[in-house]
Formats: sequence, C-alpha cells, structure tokens
Amino acid sequence: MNKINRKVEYALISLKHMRNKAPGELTTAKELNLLYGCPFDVTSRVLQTMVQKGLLRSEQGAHGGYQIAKDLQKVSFYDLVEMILGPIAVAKCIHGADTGCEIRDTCNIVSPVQTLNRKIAEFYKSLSVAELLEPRQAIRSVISERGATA
Amino acid sequence: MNKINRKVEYALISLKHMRNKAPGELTTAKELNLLYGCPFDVTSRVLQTMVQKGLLRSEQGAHGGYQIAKDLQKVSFYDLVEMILGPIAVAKCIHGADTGCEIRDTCNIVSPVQTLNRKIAEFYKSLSVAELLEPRQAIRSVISERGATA
DNA sequence: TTTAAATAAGACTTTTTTGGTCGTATTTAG
DNA sequence: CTAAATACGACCAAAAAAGTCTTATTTAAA
Repeated sequence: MNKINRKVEYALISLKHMRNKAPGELTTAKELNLLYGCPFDVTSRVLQTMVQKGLLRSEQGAHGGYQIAKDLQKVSFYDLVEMILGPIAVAKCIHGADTGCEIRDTCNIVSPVQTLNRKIAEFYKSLSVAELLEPRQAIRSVISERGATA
Repeated sequence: MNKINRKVEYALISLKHMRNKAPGELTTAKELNLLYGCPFDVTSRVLQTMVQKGLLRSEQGAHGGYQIAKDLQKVSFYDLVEMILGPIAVAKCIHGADTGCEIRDTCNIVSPVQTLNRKIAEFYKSLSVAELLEPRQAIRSVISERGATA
C-alpha cells in the first residue's frame, strides 16, 4: 500500500556510491553488493529500471557497469520513487481508484487521505535526490548550534 | 516496513466525522462503519488506541461512543501516526536498529535513508491533523488561480 | 433485573505486499 | 572462446497488513 522500501534504499545507496566516483567511472552491481550488502539481483533490477528511465547509463559486457546520467539536483525524490515503484500514493483511498471514482483527484469529502497524498507528493517533489545524498546535514546543524566552527 | 496505512485512514475519517458534530455529541464505531464502510473491528481498535493516547474520550455502555478530546490544530500528523503505528521510520535502514548500530540516529554514511526519515519526520511534524481535515484546499487554490471569488 | 447496545481487548486467519531467488539470454573485453 | 557483466522473466518465501472471531465489561433503558 505504501511507498519507500528497500528498492528505494538500494537506489539511494547506489546513487550515493556512484556520485563519489570520477566522471565516466563505472559501478557494477557486484560492487554494490560487496560493499553495502545490497542483494545482487534486486539491486541489479533497480539499476536497470533507472537505466530505462534515463537516470543512469549502462555499459554491457565485461568491464561494464553503471554511471549517473543526470544532474541529481534536478531529480526530485518524487521522480526517483515514481520511476522505481510507480505512481505515488502513500495510502490508497478506500473509495479510490479501483472503485472507479472519477472525482478522486480532487475529492476529499470522505477521505482526508486524498489531501494527505497531495501534500506528501508536493513535499517529495520539493526534495532533490542530491539533497538526500548530502552527508551529515543534521550533524552540521548540531555542531553549529554548539557554536563550533564548520 | 513503512507507515501510513488503512488504520491511519480510518483514524482520519473518524476524526473528520467527529469534528463536524456538536460538542459533546458522541460517535459510535457502528456509525463510522455504516457511513464510510470502515470495518467495524479495525476501526474500533483504532478508536480505542486514540482514547488510550488521550486524543479521544470514550463513554462505554449503551448510548456510548467517542468524541474528540484535544485541539486538532495542536496535534501533528506525526503524533497521530506515531500513536497508531508506533515510532515512525518510513523505511528501515539495512544497517539499522536491529543490528545494534549505535550512531544510527545521526549516521548517514551508508544509507541516505536516515536522512530521508529525518526529513519526512520533520514534514509530518509540521503538518497538523486539523489541516488535513480541512475540506478542499486544493480546489480553493484552483479556483483562485482562475480568478474567481472565494 | 434483564436485555440491548456499546466500548475493550486478545487471538487468530486471510490476503497482499515485499523481498529475494533462479534461470537464461545477451553483450563485450580480453 | 571465455569470463564478466547487463537484461529480463518467472517464481518462491517471508513479512506485513487487513480483517475476523470471540469474549468480557459497561451502562442505559425496558
């Protein structure tokens, strides 16, 4: 019913890893598996999905692998989740989709979940993938609260 | 693994319903079941949880029922989800909790999911339950975009 | 004082989703 | 030709979610 799961986590870990590589340098699924324990098969399929959606570029064959193909500052978390898990609806409305309700997108007479989904979608759109991969934002703010130098 | 599910939906629907009643007027689980199709048992248990957490007040016996006991503007969506589903972690870190990692709260070297959880928690805290129950915010903004009078 | 209607709560079952595996094909460097 | 990699479909197992069943308790009212 909901969204954000292991696949998304593997995607984020993979992207973070690739981000720290020199431009053009490739990353293999095996590498991600060994370094972070991401299951090979699952991770592979996530990477392949990202290739299909144009977020990654792949090279096949021996010495093949994946690399980032887009500017991650311009890719929202919403985009990422959607490409991996499909259309985002954090919670399904019990009067929703499958019952053929037509005013579903704007209806929130019955279920406030419509409103919730909209708000969450907005939030996800406002969050760039690059932002999520930044290390230690929280720590930095804690340190600055203590008055230490960055 | 994640959060926000039917239980939360039933909670929101129930709260919305009770909100439209005169002060002191009670709502029964049966009523919610008949009006909105929320399964009686599940809804009952959600309501009981909200009673335990002080968000609702209940009266037992014949003519009993539930009513809202707190100002919903002061209850965040985070509070609501937490009381119904427990501590919020939209996605578990594969190097997280159960493996006994101690710097987990601040660590995001390996998994950006830590960062993500923190950001989502902040967002949920900034969202009041009252806000979610407001009807038709989106519509209103669409109308104002069209230049119509509110 | 009995009955009916309601909350309260535990145990259980079913269904759905998620996570992971297996097998095979294809591509490509060496 | 072989080894190492992506690509992809089908399948299985485990976990989570959703719902049901049962019983106890409370209380208004007949």
